[in-house]
Amino acid sequence: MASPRTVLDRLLEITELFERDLERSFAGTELTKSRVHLLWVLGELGPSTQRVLADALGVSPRNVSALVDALEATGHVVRAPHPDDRRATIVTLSASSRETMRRMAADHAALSAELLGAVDEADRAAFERGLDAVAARLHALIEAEEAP
Amino acid sequence: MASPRTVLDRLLEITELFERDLERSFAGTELTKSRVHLLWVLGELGPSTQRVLADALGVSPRNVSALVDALEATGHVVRAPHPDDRRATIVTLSASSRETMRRMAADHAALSAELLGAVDEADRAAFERGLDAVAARLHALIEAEEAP
DNA sequence: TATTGTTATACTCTATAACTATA
DNA sequence: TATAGTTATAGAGTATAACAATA
Repeated sequence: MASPRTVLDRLLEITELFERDLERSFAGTELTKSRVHLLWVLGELGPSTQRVLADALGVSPRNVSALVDALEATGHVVRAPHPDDRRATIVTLSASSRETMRRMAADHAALSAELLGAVDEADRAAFERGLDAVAARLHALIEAEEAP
Repeated sequence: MASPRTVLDRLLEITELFERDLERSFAGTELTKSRVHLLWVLGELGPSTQRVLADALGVSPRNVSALVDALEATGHVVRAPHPDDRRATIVTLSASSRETMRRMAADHAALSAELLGAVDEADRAAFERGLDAVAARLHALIEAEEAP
C-alpha cells in the first residue's frame, strides 16, 4: 500500500497543518474551532439571528444555541431581542471580539500571502487557476452525486 | 469585511467539500471519520499496537482504546495479544475491512486523478509544484513557531 | 522506573424530537 | 400552520489523571 502522494493527499495535508496550528493557538482560552468559526461568520455577516447563523454554519439551530451560550458567557457575543420579531434573537460581536476578528482576518490574509509567496513566481498564476479548477470540479462531482 | 478569496480560503474550501462528502458517504453505517481514519492508517501500517496507532493518528492512547472498541464491536478490526510484549495489543484489519480500504484507496486515487485532470494540462506541473511549495512553507512556519 | 492499555471523569460538538412563544 | 429558539436526551471525539500489568 505504499501509495504515492496524490494531489488530494497534499491538499489534505496543507489544511490539516493549518487547522492544527489554528487550534493550538486557542489552547488555554475558552475558544474552540467551532466557536471561532461562528465569530468569524458573524464578523462577515454582521449582527444576525441564530437561525441565519445555523444556516451559514451548516449546523442545527440547537447547536447554535449552545455555541452562543458559551460565547455569551465569556463575553464574546451579546444577545439582543429582534426589534420586529419577538421570537428571534440578534447575536452581535462584542467590541473585543470585533477586534479579535479583525486581527484574525489580517493574520489570515498575511498567511495566505506568505503561502502564495512560497510558490515560484512563474508558477503562481497557473497554481491559482489550478485551485479554482479543482474546486469547480469537486463542486460539480458532488452536485452530480446529490442529484437523483 | 468583503474579503477577496485568498489562496487559503480556496484550499480550505476544497478540503471541506471533500470531507463533508466523505462523511455523507458513511451516513447510516457505524463508521465515522475518526474510525475510518484509524482503519486507513492501519491499512497503510499493517497490524499495529494501539500505541503506534495513537502516535500515527496524533491522538491519546485512551482515545485509540475507544475507537478500537467501537471498530472491534462492529467487526472491522481484531485485537490480538502481542507475541513478545504481554502489555501490548496488536490491532488488525478484518478481511472485509481490508477490502473496504482497498476500495477506498482506489476511489481516492481515482478522485485525485479526476481533480488533477480538471486542471488545464499546461498548468498541471506548475500546480503540483505550487502545492508542494505551499506545504513546505507551512511546515517551516509551524516549526519556527514551535521552536523556542 | 518506564511503558501499554484501561477505568474514571469531564468537556465539546453534534443531532433529533418535543415544547413554548410568537408570527 | 409555520417559524425561532429552547429543554431534553443521546452519541461521538477528545483530553487528563490514576491504575494495573508488564517490561
